[in-house]
Amino acid sequence: MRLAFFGTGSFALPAIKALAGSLVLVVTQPDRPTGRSMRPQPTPAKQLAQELGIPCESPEKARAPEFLELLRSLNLDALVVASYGQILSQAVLDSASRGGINLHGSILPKYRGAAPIQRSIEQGETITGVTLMQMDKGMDTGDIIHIERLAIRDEETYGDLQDRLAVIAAAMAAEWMPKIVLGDYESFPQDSSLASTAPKVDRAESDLKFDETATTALNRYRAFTPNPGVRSKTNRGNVKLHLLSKREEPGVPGTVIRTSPELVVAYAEGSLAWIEVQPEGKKRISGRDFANGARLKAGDSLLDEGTF
RNA sequence: CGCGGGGUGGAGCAGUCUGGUAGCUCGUCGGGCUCAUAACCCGGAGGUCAUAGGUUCAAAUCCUGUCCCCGCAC
Repeated sequence: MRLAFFGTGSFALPAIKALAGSLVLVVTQPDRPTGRSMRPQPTPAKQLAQELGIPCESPEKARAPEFLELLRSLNLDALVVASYGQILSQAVLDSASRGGINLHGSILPKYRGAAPIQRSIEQGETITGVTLMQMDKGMDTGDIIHIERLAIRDEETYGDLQDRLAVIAAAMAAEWMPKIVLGDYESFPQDSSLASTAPKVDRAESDLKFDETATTALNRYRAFTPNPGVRSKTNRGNVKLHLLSKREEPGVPGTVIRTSPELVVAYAEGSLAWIEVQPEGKKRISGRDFANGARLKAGDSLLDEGTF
């Protein structure tokens, strides 16, 4: 097998490892400046490719003529794509004899798009999965080859779920790519009438409000943790919420229900334990420590100027 | 040189503007109360206030340098 792997984020890593022996090339996004220092950092996929000694390319645009030439010259059986971050044109897909095979982190046709895992959690889904799909020029609209299902755990976060899905995706790739290369597989069109989309996460969505239900807030926390994370605006400053858990004690939204043995804050329906938090400019601390420092007592409000 | 916050007993903070006997909540140790407790009461230990230098009768507090941590933007 001669395969090229198009991937960027950590979702792709187990699959890259699983296919390493057959990979002629790893294609990833260009290094982007990141962090406080703004130094360009290689993507997780690029780092792994370098460790494994696999050639790595990071074209600004995958459809660029020079890059297309390179792909064609490699005489590829297929392109394997997982969390790459660019739409692949038909010309790119056609550069390999079996085209592009995508590993997608949802049960298609639901949650087509950039952030299927996050959106599944945000919507409170309890079942998700990985779809193996023959790519076409649309966004996650290609024919389905195989689906593997997985139950989402009770308070599971995006990071944890992605790790588990990535392992499944890797196993699927290892099992199916040999068959696909031989042409020994079937595929079925998606029922587009059941389709939904999973747009990428916008930072503006990452503020939790006290007038949301505890369940809604918790699901968004789970969907956006660890990246980009969620925060809450309070009268003690902006606080990043690293670890939350649902509690049932009712209370006036935005007020502290108790601070011992853990900090519990009331939402519209139910409440959330703020188990681990991070005030702006500070380190991660327990909700208990936060309450100590902020001198919070049961009944105190966290609302900043009365707004949620 | 992208913007900004911070380093004070084991933990989280206040005190810094307006220099002058180190404070709050939690934890910890001892004692008490209680059927019991993460509850309550009493008492104790524990801090060269990141670091180097300067100003001053006097510096956590003012000035300068250095190290370290973090948030935002990306």
